[in-house]
Amino acid sequence: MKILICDDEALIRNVIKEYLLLENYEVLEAQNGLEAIDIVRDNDVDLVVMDIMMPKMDGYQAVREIKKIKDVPFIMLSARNEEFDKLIGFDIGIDDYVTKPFSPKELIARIKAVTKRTKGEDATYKSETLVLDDLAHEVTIDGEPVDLTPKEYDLLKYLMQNKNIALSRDTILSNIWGYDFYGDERTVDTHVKTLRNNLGKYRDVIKTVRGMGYKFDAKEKSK
Amino acid sequence: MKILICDDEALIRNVIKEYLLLENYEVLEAQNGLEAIDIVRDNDVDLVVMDIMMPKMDGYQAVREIKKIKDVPFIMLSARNEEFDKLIGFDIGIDDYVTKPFSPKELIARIKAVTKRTKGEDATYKSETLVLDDLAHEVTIDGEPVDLTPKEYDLLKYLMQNKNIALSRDTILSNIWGYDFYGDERTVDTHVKTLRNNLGKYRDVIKTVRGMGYKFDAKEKSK
DNA sequence: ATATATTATAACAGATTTGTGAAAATTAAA
DNA sequence: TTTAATTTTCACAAATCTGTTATAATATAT
Repeated sequence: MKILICDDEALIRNVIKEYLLLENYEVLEAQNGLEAIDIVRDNDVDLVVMDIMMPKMDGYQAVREIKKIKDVPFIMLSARNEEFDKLIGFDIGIDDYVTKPFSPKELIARIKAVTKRTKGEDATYKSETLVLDDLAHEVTIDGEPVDLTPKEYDLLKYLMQNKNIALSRDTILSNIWGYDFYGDERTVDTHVKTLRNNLGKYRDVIKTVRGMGYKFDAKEKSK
Repeated sequence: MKILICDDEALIRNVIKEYLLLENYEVLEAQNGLEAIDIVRDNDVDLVVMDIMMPKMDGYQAVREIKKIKDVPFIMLSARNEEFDKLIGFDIGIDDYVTKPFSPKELIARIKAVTKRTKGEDATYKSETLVLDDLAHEVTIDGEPVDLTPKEYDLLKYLMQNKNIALSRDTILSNIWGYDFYGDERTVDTHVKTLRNNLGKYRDVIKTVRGMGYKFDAKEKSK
């Protein structure tokens, strides 16, 4: 279980880190929002503990950016003053918050609560799903319709029909564009790009197979 | 859907309130058990979130009193210590409990679960009042008849018979105009246009599926 | 580490699709 | 027959989508 701690104060990071290590969590650290984004992108982070007041990019902005990349739970750290009210009004998925000064024990308790909840156990609420309803000609993520162009839709459908099978650009082109398409192979790349962007947190289901092409990865989690 | 939050800490009340408002619940607040009793007496409260440790009258007592007045579901808040054990033994109708520290998201999830359970599914649906009575051969919106031409009527009927299914212009033409219609496909567009205009506030139930055709969208919500 | 191959992204002109109004054609009614 | 209502076609504008190019980022091999 990997926890990312994002705070500009090394002292705070260290305290939290020590407690987490005692509980057998793996710990990653970031000094600011930008670093946090990179770390989330490159690692399978299970939860982020994030300070609000930080240089370069504040916590709110960082959460927004990270949510675009991955659906990972957040616990926010904030001072007990006006920051707090702002936090409340901040409607994107924050799982919990802790106001400074906080006791390490309390923070750990909350981290445990959140990880337990998101990791299944009593996961009666969230059903995370990417669904392509071909009859309705509609793609939904967690029930919310996703706006895809016709080509994006066709591409996703074709990739999903061939789950876990690596498909060359050539194969993709002849199946979706037709055998008589004589355009650039890079065209596929562009559509993969736009499709990924529209899939939001599911952007990673389309894996690049270097030297080969692309595939829809039905397995959850990886790396 | 009205939720009463009963807790002596304004901070906690505010946090819960903000999250609930985001989910379109109505929120009432009480600072202690006595206030809660009055509020339940005077309002159509659908659920009570109640802290156990409170001045004047504790949560247990308040639940007992309120149960005498009205059978309303409860979710209790309690600290993770000995209070918790007491709660377990407390057998009058408590629907759920959440131990502090709790994450707002978790509490909301439980509130949703309880309200869904007690109210049944349809509570959130608004009454769909677009009706096509095929026997009467009449379409009404909120009981008021809508004036449709024969083709418009046929088109609407066909789309409604195929709710949530994307239909190509070609399919529509051969089903309504007949397989032997050799006219312009765009004829469909024109009839969709006039039909939409006649459907007034329901014009959006007919969705354009770009590159494909049209569909009748039975789902609520759209933004 | 550097060079090379491969993939990702942004930008944009051109192509396609759809919405719409209006005219023409057809059908039904008076 | 004349008139009105309905249906169909058409054309243009607006909206949206597509493929290409150029450039950046990344992975792999030397």
